[in-house]
Amino acid sequence: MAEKKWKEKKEAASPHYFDLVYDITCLVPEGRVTTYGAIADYLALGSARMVGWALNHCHSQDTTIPAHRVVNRKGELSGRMHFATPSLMQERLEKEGVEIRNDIVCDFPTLFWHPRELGY
DNA sequence: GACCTGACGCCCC
DNA sequence: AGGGGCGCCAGGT
Repeated sequence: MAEKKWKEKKEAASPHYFDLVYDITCLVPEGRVTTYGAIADYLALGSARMVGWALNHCHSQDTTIPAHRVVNRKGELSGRMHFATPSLMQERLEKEGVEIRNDIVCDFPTLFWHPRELGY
């Protein structure tokens, strides 16, 4: 359904994958977080790995991307070492009111945001 | 042009 | 329940 819709869209447009990831990432509300898997699931392009790959390169496109709101499925800040400083990701999240404990987002299930909430 | 790697995630043992 | 393996797709070497 929606996945198909996205698939068509991506095949029609299919810029660079990270542009799509960039879109979703920018839509994540402040104080909320999403996961690589959720983004991959919403885009229906296949794998969460690619989302990570995309975010790895997105900073060269636009450093304003709130990539700090994207964590792995456990709520862990797995990508923090790829920021300017390893602590930057955590600092930004805390600034938005997200509590971090041991590089894990506290109460992650509650703060988790799925792109599906946009209503397609 | 083939092979390896990657900010992950699920299935299988 | 925990650990290991495979799949995913694109880019770089």
